[in-house]
Amino acid sequence: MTEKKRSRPAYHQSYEVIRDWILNGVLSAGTKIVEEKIAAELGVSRTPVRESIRKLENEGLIVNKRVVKPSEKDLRNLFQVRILLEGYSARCAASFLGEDELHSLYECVEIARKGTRDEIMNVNERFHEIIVTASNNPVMIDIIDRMQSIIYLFRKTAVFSNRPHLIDEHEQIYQAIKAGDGEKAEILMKNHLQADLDFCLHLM
Amino acid sequence: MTEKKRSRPAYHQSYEVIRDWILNGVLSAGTKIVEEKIAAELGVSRTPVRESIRKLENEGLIVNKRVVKPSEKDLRNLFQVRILLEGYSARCAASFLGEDELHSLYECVEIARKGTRDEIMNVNERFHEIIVTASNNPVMIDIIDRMQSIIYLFRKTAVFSNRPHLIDEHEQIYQAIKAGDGEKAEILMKNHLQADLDFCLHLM
DNA sequence: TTTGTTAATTTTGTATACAATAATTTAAAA
DNA sequence: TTTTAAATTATTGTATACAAAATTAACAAA
Repeated sequence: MTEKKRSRPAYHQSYEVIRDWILNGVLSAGTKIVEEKIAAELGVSRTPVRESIRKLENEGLIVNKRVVKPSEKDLRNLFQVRILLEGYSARCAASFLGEDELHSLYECVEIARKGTRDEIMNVNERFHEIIVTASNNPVMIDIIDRMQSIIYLFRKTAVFSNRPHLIDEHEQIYQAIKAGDGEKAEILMKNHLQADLDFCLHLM
Repeated sequence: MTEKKRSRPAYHQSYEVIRDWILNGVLSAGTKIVEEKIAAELGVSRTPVRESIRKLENEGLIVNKRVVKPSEKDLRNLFQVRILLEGYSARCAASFLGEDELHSLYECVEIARKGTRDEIMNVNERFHEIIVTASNNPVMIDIIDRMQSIIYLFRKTAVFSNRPHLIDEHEQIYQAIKAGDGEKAEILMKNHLQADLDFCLHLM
C-alpha cells in the first residue's frame, strides 16, 4: 500500500532522492536545479528541498544550482586529496586490520574476479571502504565520504571500461596489508589510485 | 547611522555572526543553540538562522544543537588529517612558491618575533595560509578551511601560552621552502603540527 | 544584425503560521 | 520518597505567502 517511511524527516529523504537522481543520471551534468520544480516532483514544499540542495552543494554535487560537471582539474585535485588520505589509511590497515576484516577484504578481491558489473562495482567500493575505516579516524572517514558521490560518478567509467590490472592491484594491496607492510600498502594504494585517475581521464 | 550592509544575504551574515560568537566565546562550549533565540537576537527570522546553523554543523562547530566541545580524540583526528594535507602543501610550496609569497612568509616569521599577541595570532595563521594556498588545490584548501574554525579555537591556547620554539619551527620551515627542499619542508611541517598538538593537549 | 534598456518572468531569499516531535513539568500511584 | 504517565511547554520541521534579486524576453536605437 501507500506506506511511507515516516521515520526520517523530509529534508533527509529528499536529499537521498535527489542525490540518487544525480548519481543515476536522471539529473545529468549541467542540469539546472530549481527548488520549486524538485519540490513539486517530490510532493513536498521548497523548505526541505532547499536544505537538501545545500547539502548537495556541500558535497560538490551541485554547483551554482547546476548538477556538477567536474573538469579534469577538479578530478585531479580530488584525487590528490584522496591519495593522501587513503594512502595513509592503507598504512593504518596494515597495522590494525583484524582477522575478519582482512577476510572481507579478500572476498572483495575474489568476487571482483568473477562477479557481474554491479557486483564488481559494489565490492570495489567496499574494498576501499574497509581500508578507510581502518584509519579509525572519523574526521578522515567523513571527508572521504563526502567525496564519494563524485568518485562514484567517476568510478563507473573505470569499471564499465574494465580497466586492466585493477583487481590485481587490489590483490597486491591486500597482500601488503595482510603481511603487515604498511609502507608498501601505502605506496601501492597511492599508485593504484593514480592509475585509476589516469585511466579514466584518458577515456574522457 | 543605522546603515546595514545589504550586499550579502541574511543567512550568510548570520552565519558569520554566530561563528564569531562561538570563536570569541560569547557562545561557549556546550551551549544549547536554539533557532528562535538566535533569530531574535539577530533580528531576523528562523529561516536564515537555520541555514547558518546547518553550515556550522557542517564545519563541526555545532554538534547536536550545542556548541562543540572537542575531545582530545577529536583534536588528534583533526590534526592527523591536517598533518597529511599541510605536510603535502609544504612540499608543494618548496617547488612552486613565488618570490613575493616567499617574502610574505618571511615577514610572518619576523612579525611573530616582536608583535603583539593579536599580531602573532594573525601572522601565524597567515603563515599556514600561504603554504596551504601553494598546494594550488581548491579541494584541499576547502577542507583545511573547514577545519580552521576548530583549529582557531585551539590555537589560541598555544599562542597565549607562548609555546617555545613555535616561531623557530616556522623559520626552519621557511628556510626549507626557500631552499626548495620539499622533502625537508614536509617533514618539518608535520613535526611542527604534531608538536603544536601535543603541547596544547598537554595543557588541557 | 548588434547593442542596450525596460519590462516581464522566473527563481531565490525571508517571514510567518502551523504541525510534529522532543523535552520538561506536573501530578498520581506505588 | 520514587516512579510512571499524562499534560504542558519548548523546539524543530514543513508549508505557504510575499519580497528581493536574478534571469529572460521584448523591443528600440545604433
